[in-house]
Amino acid sequence: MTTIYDVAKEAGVSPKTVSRVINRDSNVRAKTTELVAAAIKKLGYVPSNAARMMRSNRSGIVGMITGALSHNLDYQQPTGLPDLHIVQGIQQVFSESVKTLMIADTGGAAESIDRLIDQFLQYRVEALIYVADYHQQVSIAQSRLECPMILVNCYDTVGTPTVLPDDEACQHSLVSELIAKGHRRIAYLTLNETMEATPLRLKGYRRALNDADIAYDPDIVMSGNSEIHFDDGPRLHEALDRLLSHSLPPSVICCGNDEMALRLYGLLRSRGVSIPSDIGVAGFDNYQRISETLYPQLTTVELPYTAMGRLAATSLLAAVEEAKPLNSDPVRLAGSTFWRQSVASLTTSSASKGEL
Amino acid sequence: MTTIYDVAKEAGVSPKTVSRVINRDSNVRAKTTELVAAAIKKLGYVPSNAARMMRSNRSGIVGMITGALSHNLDYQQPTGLPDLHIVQGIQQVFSESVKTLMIADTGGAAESIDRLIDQFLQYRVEALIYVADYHQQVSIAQSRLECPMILVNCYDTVGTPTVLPDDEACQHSLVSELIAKGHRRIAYLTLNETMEATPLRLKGYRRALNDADIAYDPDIVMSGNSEIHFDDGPRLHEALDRLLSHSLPPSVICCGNDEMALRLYGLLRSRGVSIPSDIGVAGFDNYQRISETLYPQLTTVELPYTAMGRLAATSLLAAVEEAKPLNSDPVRLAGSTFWRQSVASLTTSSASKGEL
DNA sequence: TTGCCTTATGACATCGGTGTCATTTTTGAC
DNA sequence: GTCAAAAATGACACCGATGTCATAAGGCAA
Repeated sequence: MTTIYDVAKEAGVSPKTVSRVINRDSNVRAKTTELVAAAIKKLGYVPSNAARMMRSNRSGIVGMITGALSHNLDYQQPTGLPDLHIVQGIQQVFSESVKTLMIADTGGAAESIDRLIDQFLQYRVEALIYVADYHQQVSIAQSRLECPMILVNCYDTVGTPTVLPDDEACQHSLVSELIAKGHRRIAYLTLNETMEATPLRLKGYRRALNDADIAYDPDIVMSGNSEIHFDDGPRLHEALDRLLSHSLPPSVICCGNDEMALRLYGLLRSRGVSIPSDIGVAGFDNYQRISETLYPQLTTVELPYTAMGRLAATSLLAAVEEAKPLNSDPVRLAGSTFWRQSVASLTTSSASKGEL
Repeated sequence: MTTIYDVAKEAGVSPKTVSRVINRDSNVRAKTTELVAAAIKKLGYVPSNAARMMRSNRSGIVGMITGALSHNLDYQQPTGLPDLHIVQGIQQVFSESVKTLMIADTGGAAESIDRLIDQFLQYRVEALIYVADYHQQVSIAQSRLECPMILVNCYDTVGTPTVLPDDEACQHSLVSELIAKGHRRIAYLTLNETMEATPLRLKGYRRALNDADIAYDPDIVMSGNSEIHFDDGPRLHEALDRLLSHSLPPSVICCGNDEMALRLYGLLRSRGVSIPSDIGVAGFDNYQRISETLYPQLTTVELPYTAMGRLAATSLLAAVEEAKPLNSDPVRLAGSTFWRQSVASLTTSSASKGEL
């Protein structure tokens, strides 16, 4: 492999001058630059990152740890691969940056994280990103970590900077807008209670009701239990029966995710209840294969996974390059609601709107 | 950051001895090893890969270039993200290897490949992998490449080692087995002719017929044209009409992919033709969300993408570590046929079988 | 204890860049 | 043409490991 010395010799200058040309330092005569450039081209010289890194003590590498590459892709997750979207957002930012993103996959094994961090430390990464596959609490040993680290889609108890989806704001925004459309009886079929998102979204739902002085009615809020490994059919069936037979039945039903909405469509159809004229349905996740395929198309909320990735990457790069400290409070990012035909407006004034 | 010198001082030995301990060299007294290990632990020492790499001139890094991380995940590709499966296979092999896999994503822009290779060269990668998103011909400038390189899911004209899906063998195996089940009139709705796979699979189809002394009938072979951006409805509709109205109608129809089979199911149902009693249907890709969801479940072929990734990674590692040269002829990997209820056996003897 | 062989350890140079500082060349005003 | 200031270039050490070779320590027989 040719070195900077070979180039220097070829160009008839000192290695230091070649270094200057490579790094576009000022104070190099145009003629010298040409000479060196020609030599570099002739010899096919590529500088060694290792040598460069040694002297400057800056690796230019940021490490990312995720399980996104080892998901089972064949059976689609109900939430639609959030971490892969986050990784894409991060990737986008780094492709326009001078830093190199080094990806390490856990293979689904949380215990491999330590080993991966160790490997990253050997490469002297300037920063670390950890991307979780769903909104959760994590605990990552960072005793020896001297570099900034950011968590995405998860948080810990020691105040590591983190970027989270704003489940509460999303649900709040959806429900508020439903209220603006004239709905007063808004049922809510939640996700499994064990998920971090469930109480947050419920909070958003209740806050929206509260904002509009609508009393919270626990009778029309229940778990739709969409955890994939269980047979939720009976559960959802029963929940729907209770809602429909209520003395004050809801005019719209919010679902914990789009998959639940999909199943709800089927149940409603089999009961002869039509959407949205008899009852409205709203989903969560904007899982397009469902939301845009259903008839009528599903009104739903999209969590900003790609944007979360972009934000995390951008803040981290700023922290590294401009020594801006990372925000130690969790940063929450709200998503967008996609208004489609599954929800009717009960007021005469506002017709269906596009993206909010 | 602590260095090997700090550790040496702490342990009261020379840096070289510390190096020996780290690298598990022989001829170090047990007591000395303990001493050094304690110092390493106390100081939290992590060796610098850069320095190590400089001296040994071996980076321990293998570079992978792919577009798998930048696909639009929301609209599922008809072929089901082959490159992501390949990447997973590669990833699996590397997670058990001492080499580090460095992933670079093209962001869907082929012109970024050169830049990425350049970056990899700076890291002095010991080998390169290029993963294409569908079976295709590529042309990658490798003028300055001194390290082995392997292509996956693609090939070039200069004989770069490559791992390909064996489309021909897969189709051949499927059709042969159909024949074994008593089918003689086997229609084939191919993919778009512009795809590399189409002529290969057709070859496999014809070879299977030929093996069984069945004449090839062009009347029952036509394009089902499943390219996603076109509205193939009319095309498929018309193709099916021609098949069904043929004087010698087929007893089974092979489709270019599972998505086409899915649409065929709909068309057949609307015509009152039942599967598999009136006519059998076979797909391609084993895109599980389709093949296992349809009723009756779809008999289809799965291309071995994960295995291709594993094979490519394994061969490449062998090439690097044991200086085994890579096979310069394309390596083709056959997949498996999944026999499900969409195809009836016309013979009395053989009942439906499991995986082949 | 001596001498010889094996084992364990250390001194030193080196990998390929770049930071620091010295030196040379150029520029431009007089 | 002279000279000071600015610009361009080079000499040299250094980053943190490890390979090479020399040397010290330990083991064992005589």
